[in-house]
Amino acid sequence: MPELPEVETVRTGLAPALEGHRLTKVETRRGGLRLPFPKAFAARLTGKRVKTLRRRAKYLLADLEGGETLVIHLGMSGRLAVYAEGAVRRLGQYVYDAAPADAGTGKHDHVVFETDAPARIVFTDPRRFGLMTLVATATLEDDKLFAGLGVEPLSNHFHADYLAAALKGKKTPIKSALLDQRVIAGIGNIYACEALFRSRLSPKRLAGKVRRSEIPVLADAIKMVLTEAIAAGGSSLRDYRQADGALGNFQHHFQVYDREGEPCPACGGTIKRIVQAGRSTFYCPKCQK
DNA sequence: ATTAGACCCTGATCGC
DNA sequence: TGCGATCAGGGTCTAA
Repeated sequence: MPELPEVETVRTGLAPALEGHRLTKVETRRGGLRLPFPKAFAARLTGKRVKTLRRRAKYLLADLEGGETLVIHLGMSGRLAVYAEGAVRRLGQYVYDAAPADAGTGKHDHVVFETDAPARIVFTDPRRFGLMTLVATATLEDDKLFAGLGVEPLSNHFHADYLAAALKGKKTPIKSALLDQRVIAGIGNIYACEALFRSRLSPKRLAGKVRRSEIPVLADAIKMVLTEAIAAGGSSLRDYRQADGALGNFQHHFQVYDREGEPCPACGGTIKRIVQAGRSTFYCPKCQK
């Protein structure tokens, strides 16, 4: 499902059921996802209180009492559904469904958490490109998963000077550079396409050839599109839903993504689909130069 | 050192 | 209706 805005949406939806709450039960099924579950995974989680739920790049991070952090990545098809019972069905600004009897028993339901909110959280991932693991909180940024990540695009560390330095000399297309998590952490295929469209930059331009004067425009477009998408609750392709079952609606604001053959909203040209580094790129050849 | 491509896996959709 | 090809919001490993 997820790029930065979708993961951020999941984070805010999950927080009321997790932050400050204790994991009373953890169940895993079918061995592992992209990586095997770590040793004694359920035992190391059970009974622990979640201090905070954070996001880094496309990872969710639940810092636990006792010095470990639960790391969750949703891959392409991962979802986290929250169910709450009785009076706590309303948690914070969210209203959750009660858990149906079969919640968490589906074919692709891989991990089920119970918390003392009380709530049940079900991790579902048909393609199993997601991952769930535990790392020491204190050294998390040194972990293999995080050591190479670039800056958070919505932080103050992301600005034109950073982007200019990160793109300098790169011979890969700018579209591919935006997808590179070592350059900027959290952008995926949708928002790379949308940010380039807003910047009127061709996805085929080599990253190192983007002019210095164009870089602030691109940096702003990235910040804007991500911020707007978060405000909209992310994008709902297929049946992706927020933790409380609501649908994000940023997909209605796509200007080029998944719109091959449709007219460009800016110039009336025809939106084209090409493949770069094995991923679809959507853009307007007439106005993105 | 960089960059392109294969690969991981399942499900939905499209053309025949 | 069935079947194969293609595509999907991601990341990692290998080989040029």
